Amino acid sequence: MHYSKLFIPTLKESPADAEVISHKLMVRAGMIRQLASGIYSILPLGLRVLRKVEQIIREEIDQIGGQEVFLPSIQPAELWEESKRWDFYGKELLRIKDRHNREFCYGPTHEEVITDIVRKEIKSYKKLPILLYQIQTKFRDEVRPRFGIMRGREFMMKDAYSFHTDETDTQNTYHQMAQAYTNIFKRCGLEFKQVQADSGTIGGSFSHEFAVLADSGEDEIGFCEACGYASNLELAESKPPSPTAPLSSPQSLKEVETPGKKSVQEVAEFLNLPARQIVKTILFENENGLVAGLVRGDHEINPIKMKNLIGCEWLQPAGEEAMSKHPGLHCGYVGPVGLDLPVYADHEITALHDFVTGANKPSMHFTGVQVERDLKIEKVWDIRTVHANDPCPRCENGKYQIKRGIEVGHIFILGTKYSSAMKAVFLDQQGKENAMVMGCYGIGVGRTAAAAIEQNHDEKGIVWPRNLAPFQVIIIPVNYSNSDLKNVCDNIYDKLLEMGIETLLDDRADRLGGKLKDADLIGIPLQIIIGPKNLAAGQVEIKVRKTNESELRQYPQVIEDIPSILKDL
RNA sequence: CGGGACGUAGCGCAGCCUGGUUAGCGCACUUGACUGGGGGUCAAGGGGUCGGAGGUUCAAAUCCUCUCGUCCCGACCA
Repeated sequence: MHYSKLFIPTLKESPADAEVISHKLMVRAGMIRQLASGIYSILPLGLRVLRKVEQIIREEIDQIGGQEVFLPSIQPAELWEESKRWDFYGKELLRIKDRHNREFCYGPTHEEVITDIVRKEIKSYKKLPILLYQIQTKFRDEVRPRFGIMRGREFMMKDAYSFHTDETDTQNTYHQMAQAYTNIFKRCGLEFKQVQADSGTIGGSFSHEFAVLADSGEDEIGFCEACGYASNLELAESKPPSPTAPLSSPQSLKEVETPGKKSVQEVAEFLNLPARQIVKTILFENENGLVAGLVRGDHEINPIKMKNLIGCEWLQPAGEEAMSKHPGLHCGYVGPVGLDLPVYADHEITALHDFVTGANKPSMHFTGVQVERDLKIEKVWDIRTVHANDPCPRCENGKYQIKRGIEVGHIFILGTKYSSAMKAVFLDQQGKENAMVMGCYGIGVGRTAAAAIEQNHDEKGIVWPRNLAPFQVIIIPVNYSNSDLKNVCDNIYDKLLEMGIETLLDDRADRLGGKLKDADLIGIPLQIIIGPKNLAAGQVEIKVRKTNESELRQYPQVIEDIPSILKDL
């Protein structure tokens, strides 16, 4: 490709509305332009990169038996009503009406559509399992889109869906998929972790996320270097405390005045105790009313763990309104002693003695509280969020590290949630009707490209991992209007193309400096710089973008060397 | 949805507080000349409903009201 013919509108300055580096660089490199909040046009250079990601995905998913389909972006409301998600999905679902006033949505995901296809066409166990996937744009009306195409409203996504006769078979595909994802992200040149994850509103029994480690990530990942355990912090398990012997002479329960002291810190200072001797009581409401959770004063309760433990439809922090309906609750002085609500306690609580809780009276706390003697607990479980350096739950001496991550892929076992709701059933060998067991597996294509930039850039611009680079080589003549230089450039260009190497020839009339700046910015892995001085000695300069190292090579021998040079990048 | 900020040429910004000829600057763009190994120099140009509507005023980019858009923090979320 000749640079002068390519539409690559590069910018010297970063756009004012870009925050993270990948967003800035994608705009500066002329890969994307914003049309509206969270909605981007992909320009030629950006598209070449997205196509690379897509192609890697296709090869790996095809490898495990996936079949690509292309699905409608506009989906009828009826389908979403069947799965009960028309109401449940909320405002993120962009709803539209056609000229007949029929309701549709712009697809944020395609479980309904794919399940509809499969239920209509597949009736027998003989046709299962089946793995279908699509690579298309989807739309989620995010509350707050940000970070360029990393969290857009319209975004390119690969979604795969599998249908099985039973859970075991689903797990097989799930594990194959996990391996395929590992291959994909390795080939993309990313440093990532496969982490245990919450299944969120998609629903289902268990799931893993693939997280690219980067400071700009929106997720927090807890992991143990020693044994490799890794989990989204939302789910990261805490190690149960080792049992402690009961005290020979426990303190007795005592009410003390704590005037105006509401927070753990205030109470701890006032009573001159460490925060870990205070027990926090946090109230939530769900479809059945209020529930209480107990965690140590120096810990934070984890609502997702709470919700999973209780097994309720929804759970949210109790508002003032809900609290005021229940007598005896005073903000800042809530405690579990004598509380007539279901109480769930973090397992660390069981290792405490002589601790402090609210007394359910204004400005009063209990001291000398004992779990066994004073509390009535529904269930003791792991309901706190882990901290860095907490002991690893899976090995002896490991400790948690916490880093931020970008969620580029997510795989779920859905079970029969959608197949039951939408009657996707098959006949088994006994002629008995069963709901299909499903899995679903997503990869954010644009987000993967953005994550690659987050991990691979320097002050000059993008440094593409070789497999994602829009071109492998860029030829930069000092002056393309010089016929000697032009001949050499053209020759190298033609030969590289013959070898199947994607090559960009910067034929622009610009000065060298500008061309080099652009080449650095758009991040082509290998630059071949051709100038009159070196050429007089029969040499051209090759420069590796990543290391910034350059060396002189004999022309035309250099042409033969390029493939092996590229291989090492 | 709560809090904060911004909107002036393609991009980045100044001017606004304290209203007053023709609204500036850098980059980019056009033409010409010189130049030619890391965004070169000189000269001459083109490009603006100052986001929109309404109001105050003799006079509004500037003050007021409303509105639209965009970004940030939070809540939310695959």
